[in-house]
Amino acid sequence: MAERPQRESTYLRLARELRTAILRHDFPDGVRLPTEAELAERYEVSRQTVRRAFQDLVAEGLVHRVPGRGTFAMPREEQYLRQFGSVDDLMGLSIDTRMDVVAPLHARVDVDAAGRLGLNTDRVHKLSFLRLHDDVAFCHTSVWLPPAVGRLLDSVPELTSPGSPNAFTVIGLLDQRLPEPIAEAEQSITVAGATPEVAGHLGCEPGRPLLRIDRVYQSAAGQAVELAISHFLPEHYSYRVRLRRNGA
Amino acid sequence: MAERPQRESTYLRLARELRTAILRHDFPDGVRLPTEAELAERYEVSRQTVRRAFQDLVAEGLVHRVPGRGTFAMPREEQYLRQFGSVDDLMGLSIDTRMDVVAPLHARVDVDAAGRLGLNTDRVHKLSFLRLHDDVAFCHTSVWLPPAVGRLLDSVPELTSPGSPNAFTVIGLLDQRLPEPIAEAEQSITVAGATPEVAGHLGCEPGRPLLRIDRVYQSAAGQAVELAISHFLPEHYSYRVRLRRNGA
DNA sequence: TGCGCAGATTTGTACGGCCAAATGCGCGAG
DNA sequence: CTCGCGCATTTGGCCGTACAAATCTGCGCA
Repeated sequence: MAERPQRESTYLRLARELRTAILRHDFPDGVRLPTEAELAERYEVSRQTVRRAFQDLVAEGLVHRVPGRGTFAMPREEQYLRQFGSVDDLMGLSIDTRMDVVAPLHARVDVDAAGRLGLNTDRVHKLSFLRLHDDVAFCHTSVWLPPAVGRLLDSVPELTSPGSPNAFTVIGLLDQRLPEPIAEAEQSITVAGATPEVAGHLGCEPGRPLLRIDRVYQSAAGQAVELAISHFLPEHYSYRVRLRRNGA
Repeated sequence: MAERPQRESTYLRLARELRTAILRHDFPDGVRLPTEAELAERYEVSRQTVRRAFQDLVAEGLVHRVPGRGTFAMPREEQYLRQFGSVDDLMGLSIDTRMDVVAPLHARVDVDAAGRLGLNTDRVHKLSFLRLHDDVAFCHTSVWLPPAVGRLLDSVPELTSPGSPNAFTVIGLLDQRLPEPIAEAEQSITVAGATPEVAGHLGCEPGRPLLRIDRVYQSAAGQAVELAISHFLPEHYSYRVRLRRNGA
């Protein structure tokens, strides 16, 4: 039933290795990355394969290429773009935040969340946590999972009891444990008043307007695997993205 | 001084023609686009060139490819993604909106706007308009331009007097008239209270929380050419994006 | 010294070919 | 009639080559 991931193609592997090197900050500002020819020889692949990998990294906004000069990592502060999981992942990477579980993983009945996940039951698993920066809470997130997905996280002690470190994200854990990788997310951004629960955790009055980001993550098969609703204090966070021109 | 665009590469031309055909809705839901082989023969190019064009369209979220089956246009409601100018352009395409100029193009002194445009003067050109759906205003937008850019729009009667049709967008006009095309935009989304001016146009109380989207458009040379600040009534609009997975 | 041109380096575009993987269809066996 | 195998179609991946365009370096000449 659960298909293992078949062999990763060469250019995806190359892109992955370069990506981690860049995120590890192996190539500081003015430093040129290895040239296409160098990488082709080192990895024993054709130059076209190297180019294909770089195409992805350019599309992700991680590198910047100049004809005649070379390839350069984008400066740290310009990397917040087009990345999958920008709210969850990039914030953890670029800003010093902590994540505290305030409502551990538990089963419950929630017709609305179940509907948005496309389930035919009304039972879901739920989990809430806070993000803090300098010990100030600025984001409250609740996550709903289909029961089958929630059970994959039962064995993670940090999610089933309050107070956890920041070493991982829910979506990162799911990506490892699901039979299929997570392929897409649909996101909507709007304004919403703080519910009493959220207000209590963020330390603001109920009804206080917050930036609300909803996300539904989907597997490659189109199955919804996670619904996440985050509320941000707008003084402490704004959603930023860089858009690039495609064609004419 | 003003360089004309040199020859457009083959794959960009192919991508552009396919893009307009898709946006013209030439390929309804289940209809397959021409295959790589067909396009290669029809345009007398190699199959790799066709593939390169499709890569861009996939990255833009306009098409969807399935091994063994073919290439299909994304359904209309899924096309709101990754597109440059999603706020301005896509809204006009997908929803039936009207645009009314409420403050025609005029010169003024604005240190803050000039600073965000990276100018060394404090003089800018400004313009404001409303977006309406079923005669209900739901978005107020103010646009600031460097003086040299603003002068390019002096000759557009619809922008220099109140009450205009919806046939174009500011960014579309600039793209035609600037010596260089617009290459990038940086966008930030947050929550802001309605100023008295905005509240008056949107018919709400001042201080009412709104969804605020700021955009700075930049030319290929890195010059900022437009600053746009939009305020939306959150009941009538939410910002939606679809994020796709790049690599692992 | 200072200027400019020739060549080397590096990325961009385009071609051709080859095989793999996924899908859909039809035909034949049972 | 139904199931399943095999073939045709279509996209995915990879290679090798060739030339163009942009940038940088260094040499030679005035």
